Amino acid sequence: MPELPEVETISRDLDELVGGSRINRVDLAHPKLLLTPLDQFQGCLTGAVINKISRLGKMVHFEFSGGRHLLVHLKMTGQFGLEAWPEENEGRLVWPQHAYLAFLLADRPRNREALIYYDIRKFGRMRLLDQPEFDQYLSSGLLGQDPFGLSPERFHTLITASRGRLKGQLLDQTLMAGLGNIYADESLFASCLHPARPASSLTPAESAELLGHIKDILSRSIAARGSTTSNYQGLKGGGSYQDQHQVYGRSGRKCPRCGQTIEKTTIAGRTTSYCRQCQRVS
DNA sequence: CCGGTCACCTGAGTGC
DNA sequence: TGCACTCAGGTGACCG
Repeated sequence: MPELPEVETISRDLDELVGGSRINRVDLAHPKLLLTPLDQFQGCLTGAVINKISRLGKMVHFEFSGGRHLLVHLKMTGQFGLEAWPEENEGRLVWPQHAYLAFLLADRPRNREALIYYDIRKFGRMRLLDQPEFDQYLSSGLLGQDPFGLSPERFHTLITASRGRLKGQLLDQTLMAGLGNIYADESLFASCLHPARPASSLTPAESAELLGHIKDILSRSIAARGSTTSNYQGLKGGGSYQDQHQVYGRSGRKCPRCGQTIEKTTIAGRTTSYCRQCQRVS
């Protein structure tokens, strides 16, 4: 579930809690989690210092000493926790349920403290890159621009360049990185734009208003520490932005703007909630 | 270049 | 109580 505000919250909490820590040991319980060979992963990170943790699109970005970069995509159910290193039984780690990776942290106030990655559905993936690989990834165009760094003019150029529907374009991470289903629906509702409208039909004024709402909604959600849904839980508990959702997860209820019943349909392959009255096609 | 569908996984919720 | 079923959202692969 984590989209931009949730990943931003997680990254900020992680940076505050474990930034500057040295990793003494790395253990893994789920090989598919890594897109980097395990021996290379352990070799590079054992003894490394976590210099900084930040957000890159929907990914958590760890910067380590030695110019290593770890990109973690939480997908639906990935989570981090700061907990005791797993118990050992006859030389084998006894992993907590859904725990798949552990970094043992050095020089912590509490002994044997670990940063643990959990993932109920095991969709999450992480990849370790060296500096040239990281630079190459940034310039590859695979990762779209961050909404907060986007000008209205640039956004208009990007969003009108393809023939897809608005909703699909907002979810395209190579165009702009960070929006998921929740904030795409919320942004389109705030802008009174129909999710199935051809993206190429937006006027510059409509693009500017949409980008403004995107930034505003993301900012307010970050301030609320994100939206708590069935799966997402931050390191310090869930956020509260779900209380401010206008259409997402509210199908069958009344539109807060006009009173019409909010509809649920599928657009660009995704569940979409919108108000037929407020969000016109043209 | 598109959209549609499925696969990846598991837990929660629903209806019988 | 249990069982079958659907749903959830992020993304990549595949097909038409």
